[in-house]
Order: sequence, then structure tokens, then C-alpha cells
Amino acid sequence: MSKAKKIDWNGCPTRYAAGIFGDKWCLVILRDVLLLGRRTYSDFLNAPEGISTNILANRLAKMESAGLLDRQIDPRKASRVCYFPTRKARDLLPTLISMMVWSTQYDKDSDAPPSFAEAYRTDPVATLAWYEAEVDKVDAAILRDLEG
Amino acid sequence: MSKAKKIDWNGCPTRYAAGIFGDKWCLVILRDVLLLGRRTYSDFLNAPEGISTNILANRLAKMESAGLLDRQIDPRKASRVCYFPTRKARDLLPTLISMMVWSTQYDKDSDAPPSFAEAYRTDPVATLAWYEAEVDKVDAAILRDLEG
DNA sequence: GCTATGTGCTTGCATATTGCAAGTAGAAAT
DNA sequence: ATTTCTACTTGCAATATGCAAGCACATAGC
Repeated sequence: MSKAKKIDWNGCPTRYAAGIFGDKWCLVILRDVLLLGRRTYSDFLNAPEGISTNILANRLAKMESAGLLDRQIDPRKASRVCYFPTRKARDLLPTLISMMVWSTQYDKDSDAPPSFAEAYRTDPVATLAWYEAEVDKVDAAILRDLEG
Repeated sequence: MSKAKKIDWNGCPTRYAAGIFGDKWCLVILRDVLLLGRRTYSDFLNAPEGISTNILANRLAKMESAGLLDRQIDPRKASRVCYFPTRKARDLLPTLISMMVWSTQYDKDSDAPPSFAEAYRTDPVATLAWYEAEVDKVDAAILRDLEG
């Protein structure tokens, strides 16, 4: 007899995106993994925002099953787990950057250098390419290390 | 394990953006007001997502005080209230659209026509300009009516 | 004026989600 | 052998949400 008025969050592109962006912790983890080179549980835990351990575990699982993070155990040090951004996550870089450009414009207390938004406005394609390359570099370095 | 080089700057634009994007209901209202021409409390209430009345009132107040919505009472019909997107909100259009392009790429059940993402990828500037113009048209029509 | 309806909320309460502190399990280091 | 490190899990109190109802004020029709 369940009325099950559960709405389908797929379909509408905004709703679908809200599945990740509509959660501040997912957003912060996305930033960490795409822009700050953080990869491990404790990396995320030690971010200044102060996520709590249960929420972190919950979000990492959620983002892994959403196909955004790739969970890999270090073969030479099994107590270490790395979360890598998938292509699907990397494809969110333009959105993240666009969001950050907006923030630097409207947040009076923003510490981000004006050069960031300026670079993006001058040449968005090149700026995005630079960030993409940075993600690649970080991933390559960590993977190289994992594989020996 | 070698220390991965971190992209480093002092502030946190992601956190600021998370104030709006990190809440699914704010995102939905933003979509409604920027892309679907919804302006009133009941417009938002009748959206298929089914926001509840207390949450809607709470988010409208939050978004108004965040400078995203401009609350205006119809001078000729005082029971009607319109929420207009501010410039600050309009400047989120590129982020919203970028997010939606990503969704249409990854949501298998997406309702959005492929032409949407295609148009954006072919000519992002023109596509954004078109959406901006749409917001202007809707606002102009409502304002013209309000002011007589 | 009197009633009905429309519009934009507020209130109360059950349920769900979160934050915090503590604990646990399996490596790894000493 | 014991401590520490890393990645979690668990329990519980606080907070946020969903749902239904109610409320204030404003037109609209009679």
C-alpha cells in the first residue's frame, strides 16, 4: 500500500547534477580530488572544512557507486587506500571552475587571486586545459608510485 | 610515497559556491527561476520535485539574503509575490548550463535532447547568450506587467 | 458586506540526516 | 610484543527535513 511518491531524480539535467552538486560534502571532496591532489581518506579528513568520519565514509561510497571515484588499495601497503577521479569526475572540472570564477567575483572575502578569474575569462579553453593537465600530473605521479 | 604537488592557493571559492550549489533545493529553485521562467511561491511549489512549503519558504529567504533573488510584491495585486533573479544569480547561468551539459552526457535516462549539449559544444558563447536573452525576456514581460 | 477562493507563508510533529566521540580491525613500524 | 597508522563503524544527541494542518491577508463573486 505504499504510495511511494518517490520522485525520479534522473531525467532532468539539473536534478541529475543535484545528485552530486546538491551536497556540500561531495562538492568539497570533488574539489579536493580534482584541484588539491588529495587522494586518501585522511587527506579528505584533514581538509579544513572538518568533515566527520561517518559522513566522509558515506560520501566516498556514494561517489564511488556514482562512478566518480575509483577506489584502489595500494598493492605494497595494504592499509593505504587511494581514491582517483574517474573521467566522469574529471568532466566536472569545467563546472567546478566556472563555479569558482563566480565565487571569486562575488565573495568579498575570497582569498583566490584575481588572476585566476582573469585567466579564465581571457582564455577559458587554455585555463581548463591547464587544470586538466594538473590532474593528469598528480594522478600519474601517484600511480607511478603505486606501481613501483 | 612521493608527495604529489598540490595546486595551491589561499582561499576557497568552492566553499563559497557550496553555499548555494551544495543544497539540492537551491539548485532546483535556481533552475526554475533562470531556465523555466518560474517566479512565484506557487510556481516553485508546483515543480515536479515536490518541495515542501516550509523548506521552500526557508530557501527563498536564504536565497534572498544571499543576494540571489529579489522579492517583489505586485503593486496592483498585493497577494502576489514575485522572486526575480539578480545579476548575481544570472551570473550562475554558465555554471548551471555547464552542469547540465555534463548531466546529458552521463545520465542514460536524460530527458534533455542531445541537441542541447551539441549546441553548447559547437558554440558555447552563443548558447549561453541565448539563455541569457531568454531570462531577460521573461523578466521584461513580468516587469512590464507589474508596472503597468 | 459576506462568503469562497487564491496566495504566501507558519507551526507542530514524526522521521531522516548529521555531527561528535568513541571504538574496531587489519597493516606497519618500533 | 606493543604501539601506531589508516580506514573505517557504531551509538547517540542535535539538527534538518517531509508532511499535514492551519493562518493571515487579499482579491473575486454575489
